Amino acid sequence: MAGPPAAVRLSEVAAAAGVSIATASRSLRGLGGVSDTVAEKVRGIAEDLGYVTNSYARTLAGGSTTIVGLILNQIDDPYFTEIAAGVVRAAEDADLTVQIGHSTRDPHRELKQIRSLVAQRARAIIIAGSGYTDPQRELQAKELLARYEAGGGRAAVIGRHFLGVDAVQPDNRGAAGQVARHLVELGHRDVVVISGLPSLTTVEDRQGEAVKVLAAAGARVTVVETDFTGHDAGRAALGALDGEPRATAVMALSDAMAISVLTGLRRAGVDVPGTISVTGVDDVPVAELISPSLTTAAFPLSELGREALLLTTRPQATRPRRKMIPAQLVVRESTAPPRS
Amino acid sequence: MAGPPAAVRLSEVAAAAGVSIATASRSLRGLGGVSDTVAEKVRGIAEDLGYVTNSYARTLAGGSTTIVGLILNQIDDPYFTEIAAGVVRAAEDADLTVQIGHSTRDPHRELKQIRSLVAQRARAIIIAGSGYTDPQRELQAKELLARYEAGGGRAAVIGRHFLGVDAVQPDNRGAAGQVARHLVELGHRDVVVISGLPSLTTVEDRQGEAVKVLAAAGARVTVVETDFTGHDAGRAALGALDGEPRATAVMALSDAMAISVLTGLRRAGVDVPGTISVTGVDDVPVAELISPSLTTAAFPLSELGREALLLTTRPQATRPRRKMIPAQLVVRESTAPPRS
DNA sequence: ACTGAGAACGCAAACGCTTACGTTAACCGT
DNA sequence: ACGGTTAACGTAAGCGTTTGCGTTCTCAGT
Repeated sequence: MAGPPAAVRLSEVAAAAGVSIATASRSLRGLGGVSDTVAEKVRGIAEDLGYVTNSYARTLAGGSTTIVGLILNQIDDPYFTEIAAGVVRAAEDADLTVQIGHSTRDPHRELKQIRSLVAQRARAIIIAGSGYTDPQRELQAKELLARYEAGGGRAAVIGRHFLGVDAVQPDNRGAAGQVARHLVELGHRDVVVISGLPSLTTVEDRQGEAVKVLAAAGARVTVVETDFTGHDAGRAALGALDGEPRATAVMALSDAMAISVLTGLRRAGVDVPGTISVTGVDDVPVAELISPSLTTAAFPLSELGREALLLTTRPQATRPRRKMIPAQLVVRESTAPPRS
Repeated sequence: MAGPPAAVRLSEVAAAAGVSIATASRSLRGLGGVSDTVAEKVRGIAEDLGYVTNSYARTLAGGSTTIVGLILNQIDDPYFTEIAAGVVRAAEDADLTVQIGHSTRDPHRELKQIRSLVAQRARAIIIAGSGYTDPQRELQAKELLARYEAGGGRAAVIGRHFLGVDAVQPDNRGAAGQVARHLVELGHRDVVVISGLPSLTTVEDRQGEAVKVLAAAGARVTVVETDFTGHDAGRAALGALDGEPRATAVMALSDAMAISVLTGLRRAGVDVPGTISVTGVDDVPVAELISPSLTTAAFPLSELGREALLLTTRPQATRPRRKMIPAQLVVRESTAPPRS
């Protein structure tokens, strides 16, 4: 650190206003014990001088942090960036700053991120992404978060079940059910379900409901598991279609996979929805831009993020809150009745 | 803060090891002036006690942060999220954490973000997004950054000119030139250029080169300005096409706008590329997913982010570095020779 | 045995802010 | 007009580290 103390300090603001730093502090934090006149004046001067509280000093002195940690499964997936956008915007409204990390769906990495956030005394931690069907696998994370909350921190998850903290839950079963029902109503009775890693709760929920609804309607269902990122969903779908030549629809359990399927089918010269109908789940922004535009179940993604952030600003409840967010079926161009 | 296990402090570690906190600090930080025996012992005890440095105290006392601030023009634009992904990944490799903010292209907001980051003693600040053609408009930011770097911070920008710090520059002129040349080679001689706010340098660069290349080829050029976010580029394009019925191509200066144009044309029942060819610039992920897939000039977006982060990890050079990143023309389905 | 140079370590002053307490002054009722 | 409140401020004690110096100790050199 060569040089000039770049930042304006509270003491300078106080001096300029002709008051003590105590009064200046109180004025800025809006606490009582200061006349409105003085408080107003201090705030004005602070503004003019471009004063920004040194969060390190503030925190050290007993104030709390303004950092909110956000851990994403994957950073370049539109599903998550939409959620992140919601969190960031809500955070800025609440004068908080967001620190982003990503876990690549690796529990170990995720643990490391949480620990780092705890050490940073983050005011809140938000984890977005699917959990694991094996509770054992997130036991450590759960303990860590419990200790963190006991210590005054706030945590919330988006789309998880077992972490013991407040949760915003996209209604995955409902979403899958709606899409499946749509397919059934169109008349499809032989559908390929492109699924993801069965160890993810999101996958389990969506797949379970999809298969249930489809089977209840007497449809033949073929489930194909891929890696849920959509990287080879297209290839997987083509393979399955080869094995199931009578299939009339491909139901992908996420938009990412559905888009991959669409691309694969287009390359293979298969007409959608003429020959095969395709559906997704999530309604990422791209869904309506691609062609044919995608029939899917929409979640208000950025609102999921906003809701999670808001949960963390409220005091901890005695029992973890659970806010279920319903999905809404969006019928677009990628689905049609099966060719008779 | 109902105070559970107050964190272990350095003083406790020091006491347990029978040394002063000064020695303890030096031992842990691996500085000289401590015998290996003692240093080793202190480290062992710290480990046993589960000591974690209080980053606030450390920073306040003059230590440095591991925070990298990233300011985005817009948080939910794929162009920026791709860049952000590159930054985040590179940062994690370097054991840094990223704090994200967004400015909505508002200089005032941007200033506030920078100040906040400076106050947070961020180790580095990265600003992504177009600058303003009016240098006056970013004078304050420039000063702020200069002071920040003088104080030991590191800053880098992506896609800006005037900020006086290291820069990663997508070759906007080159990109626009390549696309324009492609159009010319296809035979287009009457094209509508969908441009953005002229106050943005990115717009100025792209538009300047596009118009230059087009005009040099003897083409009629109609420039339409929109807001560069793509919100009404579609409508704008339709309007321009009404006024220029002989136009055979629409060259949008960003993919976001191109996609909007594509949507607009599709709704209006115009055949692309049969009747009108459409091009973009950037090559966001969606570009190849939409239909018709978009002819555009590709920038390796996440690499832009990675490069910027890497620049900030190197010591400051005597003169700001400037890394120009070339674009590469990607011809897809949205362009074809004009209908004769 | 004495001096001087280092090595090894301790002291204490910041860092910029929050906040418990103490002080001052204006104002109340009687 | 006087004790007693109370609002409005100022004082100063931390918060947990880092670090510039000062101090002590060791040991080689003479």
